[in-house]
Amino acid sequence: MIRKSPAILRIIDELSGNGQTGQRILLRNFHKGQLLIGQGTITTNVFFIKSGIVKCSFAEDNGKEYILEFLGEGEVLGELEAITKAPAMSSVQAISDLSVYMLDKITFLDLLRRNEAFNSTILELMAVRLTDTAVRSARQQLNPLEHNLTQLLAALEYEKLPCTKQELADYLGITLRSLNRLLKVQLVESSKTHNPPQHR
Amino acid sequence: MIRKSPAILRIIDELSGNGQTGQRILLRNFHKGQLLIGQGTITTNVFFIKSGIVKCSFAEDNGKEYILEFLGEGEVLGELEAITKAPAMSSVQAISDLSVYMLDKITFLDLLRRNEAFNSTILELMAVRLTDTAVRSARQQLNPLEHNLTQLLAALEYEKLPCTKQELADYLGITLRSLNRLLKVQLVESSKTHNPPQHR
DNA sequence: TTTTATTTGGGACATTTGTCCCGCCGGGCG
DNA sequence: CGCCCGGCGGGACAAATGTCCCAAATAAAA
Repeated sequence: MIRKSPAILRIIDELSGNGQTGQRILLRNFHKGQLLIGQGTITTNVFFIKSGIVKCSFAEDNGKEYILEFLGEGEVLGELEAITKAPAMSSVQAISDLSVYMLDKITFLDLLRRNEAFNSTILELMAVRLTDTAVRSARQQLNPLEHNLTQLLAALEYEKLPCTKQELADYLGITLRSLNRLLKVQLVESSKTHNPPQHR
Repeated sequence: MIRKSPAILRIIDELSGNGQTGQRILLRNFHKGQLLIGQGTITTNVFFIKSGIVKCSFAEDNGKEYILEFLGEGEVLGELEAITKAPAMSSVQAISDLSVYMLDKITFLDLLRRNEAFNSTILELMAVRLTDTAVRSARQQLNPLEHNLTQLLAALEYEKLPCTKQELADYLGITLRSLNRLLKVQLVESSKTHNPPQHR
């Protein structure tokens, strides 16, 4: 549920300590809550997460928002915008303290063109993202029930994921109210199965 | 709504009539209804649509299916599987008679590595797809109403798109029954606005 | 420590969507 | 010609989800 990509982190780690390219890669910190990319704005940088977690979310005019993904170590931010040269499709916000490598679009595109390993790793990362995004989107439409299962899995990671219930709901594409209902059902179900009902 | 990519078609057109690479690019035809890629199977080829339309769909165990996209001229099929080396994430089926360029994964990956223009065009195509997929997914979750608007737009292209109502519904992630309801509302709304109610 | 927000949990009701089912059409075929 | 089958439209009811609202619990600020 939290996407990661150690392969790229290794490459960037190395590049950053490496001659002239390294000088174009800055290390920056953000603290929880800060916005790295604002939906609809023109971006100038590409980021690689060294540590921490961000949420990547899409807001509609009506105030509602949908969380596309949670990204962790090694993940890239702003590549799409660098490649397509379009304004940012979504917002990216730190949900924990964050340490990132930052470079400008030009440098990123240059690396993409000149560094074969970098190119193929990014390509693979995008392929995986595309697959996951599509599958998630499909599942979300098709499974009215399996949500519950997903919930369980989510619950496991929930402890480690520093997000609010509201954010979880946004990720699942439902309202907070619905999430609460589902969670309650989960509880009842599991107590029926495992522990005989306790009085009190 | 029907994704296209003339830029790649140009490149492939050229490549196919071009020395040794050209020999590895076959021209094939499929007719309406034929399956090019089966979800869950290991693929061996990558396709480029020369003409015609396919639907790219994801099926869940429970029999339901979700249509990820409709692809037309110039679009690529099977790239994700070639890049990630995983089994096919979705099925691809011709919904009109089809003419495609076909090459094996190896050749595709080779082109990706050796041909810079090819590489950057595919990269861009994937970036656009990723953006569109994510945005669509988000919109589908966020807009209970705007479906209607989408419907209108869809209706415009509907004539040209050789698909059934059921397929349209699958694309929208709703049941056929719901689609009918929405369409009816559309009709009533528009007749209220434009034409005063006709008696009999 | 008191006060103020934020987060959380849930009742009551309205709306939307799905499920089941039936009837209508139009084309292919014995 | 009558039959069957796939696509289409829609009624009736059930289930899921959203909206509105309020109250307890926590966290943050004063």
